[in-house]
Amino acid sequence: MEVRGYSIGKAASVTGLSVKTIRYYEQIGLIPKPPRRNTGAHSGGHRVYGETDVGRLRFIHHARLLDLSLAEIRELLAAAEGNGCASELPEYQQVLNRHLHEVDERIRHLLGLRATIEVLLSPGRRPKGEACSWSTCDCMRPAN
Amino acid sequence: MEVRGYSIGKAASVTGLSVKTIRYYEQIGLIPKPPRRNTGAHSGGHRVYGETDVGRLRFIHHARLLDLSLAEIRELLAAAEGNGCASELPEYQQVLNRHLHEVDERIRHLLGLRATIEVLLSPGRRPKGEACSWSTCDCMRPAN
DNA sequence: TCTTGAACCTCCAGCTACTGGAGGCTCTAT
DNA sequence: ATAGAGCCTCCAGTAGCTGGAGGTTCAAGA
Repeated sequence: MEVRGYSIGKAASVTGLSVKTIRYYEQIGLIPKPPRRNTGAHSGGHRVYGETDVGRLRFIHHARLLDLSLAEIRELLAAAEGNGCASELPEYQQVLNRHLHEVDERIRHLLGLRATIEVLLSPGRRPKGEACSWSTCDCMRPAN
Repeated sequence: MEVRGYSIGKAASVTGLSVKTIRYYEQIGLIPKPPRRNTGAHSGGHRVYGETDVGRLRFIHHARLLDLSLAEIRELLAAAEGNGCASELPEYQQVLNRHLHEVDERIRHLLGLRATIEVLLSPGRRPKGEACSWSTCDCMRPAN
């Protein structure tokens, strides 16, 4: 049973990604094409992943949970080429730093949105029974 | 100059939407097809929008700024059929209420993300110079 | 060995909400 | 008449997957 190698399903279950997603990552060239077990007549055989592949996939999943883009992840993986795993790279810290600011930006935006919606929901703004018409309505000014 | 009617460019500039976006909304059936000025030989003539159309477009823009989905907007526009503009409808309040919760959810998520990133950026987690390998690295556990 | 059924394979389409571009037509002003 | 701005249609691409059709392969039990 010590046959080193993960089927795509096994790789999926240990990394938290879905089988479909792993195949997609391969398709877009985010991860290298793994060897196949047995090349069939009409289509490829089953993919076989090694520990390195699984480590890479785990990192990708981790980074996706942090909401890094696949482009950012792609760069990190490239930077890690032959340098061990990506999560200890200074590039990773840089990306994370940049990302932190983006997240802050998004939070700020959503807080503004939230405030606007609350105003629109406040009792004073409730419908008065008499509908205004599309052509004259001025109740919706740009929110931002 | 009182020729009631907006070209698509005029409609775009008074509603805040782009020309492309207005055409897109028509294409997906979000707004009705407007009459054309002059049906040319090979293609349609220029679109002519009325006040009602512009009011509707203004509402759509407003709703998009609130980050309502086109599906939600579509329902609101349907509910407003023949009932004046959508922003005074009780349905609008409902959608807004629901949306407020979604926004809260997103904010919560982003705050969690933010905290995770900060931990990853904290001095104690900085790279130690010796890179770990893909196959053994356990530095990235799922963030959530 | 045969069979069954789960897991795998490829390829295609669709989702959201636009945006860019090619290539051509029309309107207005001079 | 002509220039150029603005309009037209159609196609493709963006991000990050996901679902499904239709067919193959693998491992385990009889």
